[in-house]
Amino acid sequence: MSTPSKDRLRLWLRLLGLTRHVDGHLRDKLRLEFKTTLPRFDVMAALSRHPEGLKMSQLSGVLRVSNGNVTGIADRLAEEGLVERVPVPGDRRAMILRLTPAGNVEFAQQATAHEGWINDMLHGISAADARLMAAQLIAVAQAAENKEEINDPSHA
Amino acid sequence: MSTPSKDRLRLWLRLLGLTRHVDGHLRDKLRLEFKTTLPRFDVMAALSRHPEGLKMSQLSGVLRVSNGNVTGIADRLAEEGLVERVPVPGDRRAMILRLTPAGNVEFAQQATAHEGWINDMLHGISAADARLMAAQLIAVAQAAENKEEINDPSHA
DNA sequence: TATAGATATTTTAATCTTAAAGTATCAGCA
DNA sequence: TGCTGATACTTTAAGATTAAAATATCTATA
Repeated sequence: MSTPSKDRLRLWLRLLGLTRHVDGHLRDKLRLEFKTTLPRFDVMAALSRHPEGLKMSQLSGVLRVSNGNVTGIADRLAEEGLVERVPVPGDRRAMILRLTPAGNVEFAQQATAHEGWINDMLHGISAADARLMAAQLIAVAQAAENKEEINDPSHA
Repeated sequence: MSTPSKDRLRLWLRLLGLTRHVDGHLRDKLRLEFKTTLPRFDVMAALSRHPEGLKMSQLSGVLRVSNGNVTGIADRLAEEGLVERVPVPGDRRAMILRLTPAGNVEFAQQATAHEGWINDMLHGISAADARLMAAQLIAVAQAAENKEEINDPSHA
């Protein structure tokens, strides 16, 4: 049987299946080839896009994870000398987290490999199709977010 | 700049973004409306598709998670009387996990709500588009898996 | 039968994750 | 100055997750 609701459920299950598959593969690769994890990679990627560093709260904001979560990951990366906490002049509550030179070197290697793994896994999709699907997904995501605003006007 | 590799990377980031968004929403809903979690829901969903129950190892196989992972979730569900462990006649090592009658009732409600949440979130996609995108994603997933077999023939 | 290797599950140690509570600091105002 | 509420971060408790080690049982075979 096929109803619109079931069709959307099946789409979601496909989406989830593919994402988990790729995600799992990336985690394996990061562990085996760089002895690191996806959350650590995500933190370093965010810092890499902001060479001047990010406050802990900004970091948890862009990564969309909790504050406490970032604390632990930052602790472990700092222990290995890949990131460092810098005091914020004028606000003794805040700390800026930024990549160390060693962290920059390490992340550059990881990012290159990361792009390559994804290119390999998604090689069955042409560049044109990839752009098309990405555009479709943007539309889907926007529809989903609009729907939420209707249900929860607090975001306004 | 746009290279095939970057196009695929961007597609992956979109895919991941949408999936995390929907996934997070589902987790929130399960927690707020049913005081449960997605991993618990996943276990119950798998058992629901197999009314006679599944051995622990079969369950971790179906869900593609580790054995130890299922042990903990099953423990907590069993504590609440939603699932039960049944000995396997003729093999004292193995245990079958199955939904209790209470678990069946509870899951039926969760599954209905779950389908509704997804239908709401993906309402911006027509049923026809949903079927089309699902078909596209199957092709993508197959391409990704074929790629892996080439790199790792052990799966043959 | 004894045992060696395979199989099914649980346990353990580490990381990730969140919500909620706790600590320190800041900013505005009486 | 001293208070109050907000802000920035860390800590805590609980669950999820994995790989690897530990247990228990089974199976085949010498």
